[in-house]
Amino acid sequence: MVALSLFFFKALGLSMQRKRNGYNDTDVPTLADVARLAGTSEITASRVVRNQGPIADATRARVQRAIAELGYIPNRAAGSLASAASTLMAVVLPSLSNIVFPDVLRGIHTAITETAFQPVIGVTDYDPVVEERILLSFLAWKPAAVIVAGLHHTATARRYLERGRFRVAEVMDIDGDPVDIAVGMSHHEAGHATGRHLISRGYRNFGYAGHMIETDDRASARYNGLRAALQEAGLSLVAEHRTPGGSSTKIGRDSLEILLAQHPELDVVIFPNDDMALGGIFHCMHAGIPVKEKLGIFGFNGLDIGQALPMPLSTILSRRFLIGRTAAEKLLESRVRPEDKTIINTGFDIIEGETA
Amino acid sequence: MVALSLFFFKALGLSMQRKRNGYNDTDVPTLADVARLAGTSEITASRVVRNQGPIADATRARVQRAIAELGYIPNRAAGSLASAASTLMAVVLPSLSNIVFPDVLRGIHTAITETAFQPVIGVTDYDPVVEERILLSFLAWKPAAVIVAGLHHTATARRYLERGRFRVAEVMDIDGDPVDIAVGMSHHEAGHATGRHLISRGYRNFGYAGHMIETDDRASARYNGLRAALQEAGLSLVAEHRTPGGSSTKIGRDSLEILLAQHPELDVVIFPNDDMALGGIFHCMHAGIPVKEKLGIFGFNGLDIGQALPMPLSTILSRRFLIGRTAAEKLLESRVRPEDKTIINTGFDIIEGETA
DNA sequence: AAGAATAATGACAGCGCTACCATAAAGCCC
DNA sequence: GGGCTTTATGGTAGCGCTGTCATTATTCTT
Repeated sequence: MVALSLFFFKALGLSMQRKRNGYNDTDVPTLADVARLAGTSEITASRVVRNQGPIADATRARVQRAIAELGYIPNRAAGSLASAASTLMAVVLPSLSNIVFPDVLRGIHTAITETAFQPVIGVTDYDPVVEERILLSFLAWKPAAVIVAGLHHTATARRYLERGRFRVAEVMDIDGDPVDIAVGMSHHEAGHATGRHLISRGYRNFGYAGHMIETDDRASARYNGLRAALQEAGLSLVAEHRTPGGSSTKIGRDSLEILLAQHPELDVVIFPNDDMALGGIFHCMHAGIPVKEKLGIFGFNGLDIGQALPMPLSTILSRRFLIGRTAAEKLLESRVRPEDKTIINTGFDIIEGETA
Repeated sequence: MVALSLFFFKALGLSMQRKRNGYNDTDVPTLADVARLAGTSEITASRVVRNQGPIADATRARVQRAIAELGYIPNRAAGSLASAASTLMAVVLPSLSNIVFPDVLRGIHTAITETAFQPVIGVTDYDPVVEERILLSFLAWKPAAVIVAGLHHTATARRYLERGRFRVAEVMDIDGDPVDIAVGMSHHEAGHATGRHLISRGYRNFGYAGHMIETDDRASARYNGLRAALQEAGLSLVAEHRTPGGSSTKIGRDSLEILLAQHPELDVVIFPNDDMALGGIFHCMHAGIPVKEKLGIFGFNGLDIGQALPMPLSTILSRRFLIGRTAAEKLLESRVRPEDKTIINTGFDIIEGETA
């Protein structure tokens, strides 16, 4: 139907106004084309498109018919330029390699799904310099809001975040001074709680099997919190092993094997996240080590897969979906940055599980 | 340093030209500001920014100094409007809930990291209507290229893809007629290969534990391929169980339990993906069923986690990273859509594993 | 040395849309 | 009924950038 109408429209010699300077020689319809077909001014058609201002029902219907007939798609570049603000929400995350950040993303989606906002996603691989680069390239599109992970950024990135005329949510972490809004949990506290929990369970010979991303600030904060808790109890880490690169189940498995080879006296090993802890459990299964009785295993995140294990993983639940949703909701509350900064603690839960 | 210079600049009364119509009352520097400070015309400054056309070294240096001093960020909305094309690459994927699509994304990133392109990511939750909506909202930004998953789209979406003046890559699947480029593998063949492999291993009583996303075309194609292979061997599926909703390890575990309760005679169960197959293995561990000897388990994707298990999962490796990288590379080869469609088969490998 | 090619720069218009202000018509108040 | 608000619509002037074409300086030919 649409195609047919378009055909007649052109066949009747009513073809859309040619673009003037020739380099846009397509027949992509513009708002002017819609207005002409609907018999209104451009600005009225624009109001219908944006559902803004008072429009007579009959006019609205005519414009909407014209839009459908032409297959008109608004040019957001033009709209953004004219109104000095876009409907984009820039989302800059460290990684998409495990479910954690996709969960945050789903939360964001949920919050903005009924609004005009569109998320634009960038991935930094935990590199602050990459974060800065991506951030600047996103700022070139004049986003209405920015969501970034964590409170640590390059000086330049921080400056742009502070000066920009957009809302900013820093998610996951609340240990620090946010630019505008911070939504997340204290990873130091989570590490501390891990330590206290395991001590109360009777574990004494603590090992840590981590990765070597120094820029994974939150894993570092949990590690420090854990050490603090041990120290308060007069204990300390007996051993730790760090594997270069990122985190994965395979690396967790290999790390635990190496760690135990050198330190068979360990009675519990903490991993920076569930993915690696799972690898630890797989190693124990393979090596015939009774998990919990002989060796406790503790993770972080509370992923579904850890809870689907024959023995549910002992870990800490981070509320990732809630963090994403809350951050986006807060950003939508007001277009202008308020005087006061907001810090929202979404907390965490210890999942006792059966592995520690 | 930058901030300091800016301060002096203003203190000396050289403050940037006020915006005329008042609604953009910020001091966000524009190309005109850069040009003024560098003592050139706007268009020359523009050429420096875009690294385009012949520029004298001295001029380039002056302009770059001005850019740094002002903290100038190009307004891509204006650039995109003026040149009728953006540097955006729209990426529309069904899900980010497992590592599969993030792997594709990493491949895309790898291919475009040295170019001016920026990916814009949308998630459809396997809903073609959502896909259409996201696609249209992305087209409003005049992307230079679009990457979508699969070859099935709503009629409207397909029409826009065909008519648009941008390159299109349809990834994951090659069983069908692409708009422009298809990069992926035949999921029907993968399912077929699964069936033949398991038959050759001596399995005869086949079960299938799946989910109920009818719109997961690729899982459906694998299912059909599997059934075809069984039929060719004079066999058929003894039983299948489908759980409503998406796929997860937990669901895989529950599905297998239900399936076995009703059909204890099964000697092998195929899952639509590794996540669910993992759940199947966890059920076996829990229920004390010897995997492979008593019950074969077969997945799809070849995720790391399945290979880190005490007994590596038998599955099919899909080349997700390669698919993403190849698709993006192909898109970069030419800005205009060629006459002929391209289909690139990235193939697959059977990972024999120890579970079937 | 005259002409041709190349390098370097700029003037100008316009991309498609929306903020601002103006206008006209209709309803409302006492 | 005269002023007032409210509803509905339009004219105009940009938003900040880049395509096109023109111009001038410089280098290269033969």
